[in-house]
Amino acid sequence: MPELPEVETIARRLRPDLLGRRILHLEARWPRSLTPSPEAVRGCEGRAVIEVGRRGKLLLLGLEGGAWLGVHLRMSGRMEWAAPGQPEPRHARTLWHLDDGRALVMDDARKFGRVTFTYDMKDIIDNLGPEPLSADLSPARFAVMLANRRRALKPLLLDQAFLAGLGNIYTDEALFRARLHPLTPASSLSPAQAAALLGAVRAVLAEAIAQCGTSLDWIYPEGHMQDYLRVYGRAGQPCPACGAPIVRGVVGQRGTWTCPRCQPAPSAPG
DNA sequence: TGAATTGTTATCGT
DNA sequence: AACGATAACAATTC
Repeated sequence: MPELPEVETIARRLRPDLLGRRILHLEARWPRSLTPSPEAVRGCEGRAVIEVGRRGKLLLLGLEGGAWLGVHLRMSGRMEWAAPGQPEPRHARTLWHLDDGRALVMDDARKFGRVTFTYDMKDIIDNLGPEPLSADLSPARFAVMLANRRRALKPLLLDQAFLAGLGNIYTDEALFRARLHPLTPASSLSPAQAAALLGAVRAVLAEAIAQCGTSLDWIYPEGHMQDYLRVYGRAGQPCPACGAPIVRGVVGQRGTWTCPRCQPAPSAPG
């Protein structure tokens, strides 16, 4: 559920509380989530947090001594706090007990979340594509990336090795804003269309970050972007651009929302 | 009750 | 190698 804007919001909220705090003890209640092993992740014990960041959908905690914790929340993970005398989060899987008496908690109902400890950040982010909001990713470079791929745009944008951070919600929203059908072959885009798609990706991510993310259910309750989504989850409602009813389909086994008038299907499939 | 859902990885087939 | 399809992971909601 958490995509780039939600993880960015989480990182920003955690940063002031976490910077300078020392991890005294790791409590592993679902050891399977700890990689490369629960024993290895205990390497975070005794270290202070000196950096709180994000790469794609990964939350990154920089620790003393050149070590890193990477937290991937996957479907249902949340970052919470536990304090003495307070009710604990309901699905606490990993707890970092800190030197201020509180514990940072990864709460994860579905147990898909993953925590990685490493001294080499490449272990965490090596398979990730470029950061969509980074100036390193120029429209020209993005156009070349697309020109070399035959895949449909939607599964390609969802591929974290191609571009880091988009999930189902913001992929559909970006394609709508760029007026492109999800099944459009990537290599069929003109350089101008590629630049427009990158612009749409950036616009929707920037707006979502400004709104502190999208809150569709209990998993992530603190955002407002759900009030500004134009197609995702809006089957039957009028397209904000042309008024035609939004349609729900399936692309790459994922629920996919489009405006049939603004995003006409590509003529030659594949 | 069972299907859908959500992100990622592994695995098989083309 | 690129790509699609499918299962697995686990729980909750509808």
